[in-house]
Amino acid sequence: MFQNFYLCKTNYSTRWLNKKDKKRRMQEKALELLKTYQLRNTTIRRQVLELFLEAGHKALSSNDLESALDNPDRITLYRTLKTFEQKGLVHQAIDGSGTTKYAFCQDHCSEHEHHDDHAHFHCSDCGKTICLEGNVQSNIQVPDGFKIQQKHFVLEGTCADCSN
Amino acid sequence: MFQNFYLCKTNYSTRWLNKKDKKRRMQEKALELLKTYQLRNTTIRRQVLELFLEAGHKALSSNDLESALDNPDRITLYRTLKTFEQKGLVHQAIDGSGTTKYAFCQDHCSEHEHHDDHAHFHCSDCGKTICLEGNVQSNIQVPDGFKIQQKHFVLEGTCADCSN
DNA sequence: TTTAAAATGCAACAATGTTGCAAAAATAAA
DNA sequence: TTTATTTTTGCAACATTGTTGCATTTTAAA
Repeated sequence: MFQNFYLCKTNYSTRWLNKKDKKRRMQEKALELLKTYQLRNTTIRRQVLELFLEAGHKALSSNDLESALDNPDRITLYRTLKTFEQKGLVHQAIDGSGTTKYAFCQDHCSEHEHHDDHAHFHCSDCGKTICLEGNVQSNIQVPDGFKIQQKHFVLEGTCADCSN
Repeated sequence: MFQNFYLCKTNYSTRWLNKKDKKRRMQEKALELLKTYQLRNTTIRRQVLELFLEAGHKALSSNDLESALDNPDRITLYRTLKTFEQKGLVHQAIDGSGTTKYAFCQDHCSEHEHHDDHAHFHCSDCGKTICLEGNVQSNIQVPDGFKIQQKHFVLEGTCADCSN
């Protein structure tokens, strides 16, 4: 009984430490990124960037960020996202949901070489969108004179959480 | 001089007849489709369907239809589009533009077998979206438990009109 | 510390889309 | 044809998402 309690406590404590550690690493990385991308270090930028780093492959909408933060200015949020996108910190995740979502540009996107031909999964149940890895080939022909700049591949269905 | 005038007139006349003919065929087809899909024959449905038939591979937004028609009710338009989509007359053309667009389901979509794995081209200049033919292959992996229902492939760039 | 540039917060607005409900229209039945 | 039933329409009201202009504040550099 005591043993159990003790184990449990240790467990929590460890998890809590890991979480705190992770948080600090995210904060450091966020600061580093802002400097690298020559963006001024402001509260909202740091917070938004941390949320993207935590989210990993998950794409976030302006609304997602708004709920995660403590009463941020909606307009500033939109502008922050646009700025991040222009600088190449995040990319739009097209998912057909009607609302714009962004995800952090992972390793395969270097500062100078951008892979914007992303594949995204969109859950039609909960609305979640995540970035996928892999390649897409196609024999799609576009009419004469058309120029392709970017390709998006959207897989729609239900995620693991919603499938059960 | 007279000759020219005469030729010109004939030309116009022929074009006008062809156009009128085409229009009539569209109207007939629209009526036929409404019957086939067991939809009540109303003015706005006929008009919208004709516009989709005329548009061919081009995807239309609610706003496009609103400008093409003579002061239609905006809400009815939205509902018409939803109904058409549910019945399988049109499909959403995902293009990342933020506004929902629909295109008529062409021959490769039969009533009972729907190919929703569409490829669409979106012009980032004029905003035009068209349906493309062809196949897409991918080695994209989704995490365990995820179920795919539909695939969308979006090519973004500039169309012939905007490239010059 | 002072200064110049950049970012924020607010108001006001625009576009897109949805819901509830009474009136009108379309089909089916008598 | 007329009546009855079911759908569809049109309107008001509202929700969400996103943008622009401008005064104020903050950041970073001199």
